[in-house]
Amino acid sequence: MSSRRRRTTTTTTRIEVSSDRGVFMISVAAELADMHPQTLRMYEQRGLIEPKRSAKGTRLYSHEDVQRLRRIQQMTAELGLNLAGVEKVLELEQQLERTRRRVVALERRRDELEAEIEALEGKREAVKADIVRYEAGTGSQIVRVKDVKPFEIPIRRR
Amino acid sequence: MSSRRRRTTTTTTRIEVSSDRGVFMISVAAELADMHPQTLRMYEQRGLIEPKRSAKGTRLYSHEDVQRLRRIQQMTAELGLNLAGVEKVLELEQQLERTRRRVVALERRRDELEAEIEALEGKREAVKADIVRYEAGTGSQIVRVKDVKPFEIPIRRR
DNA sequence: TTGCTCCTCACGTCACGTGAGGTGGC
DNA sequence: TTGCTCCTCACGTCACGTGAGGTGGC
Repeated sequence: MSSRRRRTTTTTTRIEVSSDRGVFMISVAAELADMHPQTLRMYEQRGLIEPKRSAKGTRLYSHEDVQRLRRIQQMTAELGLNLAGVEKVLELEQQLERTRRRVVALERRRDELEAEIEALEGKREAVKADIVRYEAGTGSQIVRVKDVKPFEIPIRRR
Repeated sequence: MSSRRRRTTTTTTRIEVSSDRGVFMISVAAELADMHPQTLRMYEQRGLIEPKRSAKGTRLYSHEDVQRLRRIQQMTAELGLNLAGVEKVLELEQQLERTRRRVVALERRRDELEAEIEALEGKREAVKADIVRYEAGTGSQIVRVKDVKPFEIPIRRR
């Protein structure tokens, strides 16, 4: 591996582009997704993909579109689904994704609540400790209100 | 609508059968699922369904099997999926079902925890009330441990 | 014997992908 | 002019469903 640069060396560059901005004409998008351009037109007719259009009517595919096309290509070519199956699967995957997000949110909420409970119990312990210490220090008795009959002098039971 | 019974009147009866017990021979299962018997054999070969077998090798389909067949029939006939799609969809639906169950369980847990917190906060209020009442009842003073210097008040650690 | 089961093989149909053919604007 | 775009139409292929054909046991 020589590090010498030759004039024929290809270089890669990056350009920041919003993922839903139409940037690839059909021949490029087709190549990126490893599909026939005509297939892309067919998919559009079937409602599987909706590229933007230029002012002149030329289809313009975004990065998102290409990713979706690749996903479809994977399902049809590798798994052998037909287009009805692709539609259904894409729909189910979206539902599953939403449901999973809900699980994550609920798990987070559970953790929060458990932490809150721990904190609250900590405070209760602290209050108890206060009372016990006070009792020890003075020899007097501490009782809970609910254990005391009206007008009676407080006496500790437990 | 006459309520008179005639000899040709058909009646319905019910028999309790475990849902995974093989009870229908192929012709019956096919009729129940609105499919050709040969189609059921094909599905079995494709791994979409696995009926039990009698000692003599005759396929025996359970109620569960028939339900699954109907589900498949719906996907292929109504939605137009091919069998690869059916497999994938059944798999995804199972995942989705599991994830939804998890959501339900987590929601229940969240409700429990929220109730627990409410109860704990109630108790704290009660304890506070105890102290105030006691103080009010005896005229003595209540202090918090953190406000007391070390060695001033000993005893009890927890 | 009839009507079911089992199996394999073959054919018709339909969806899908792709190619051809003709148009038009950079 | 070349090479792209747009479109519609048509054909080849393949998966799927179903029918036929032959077997065997209640």
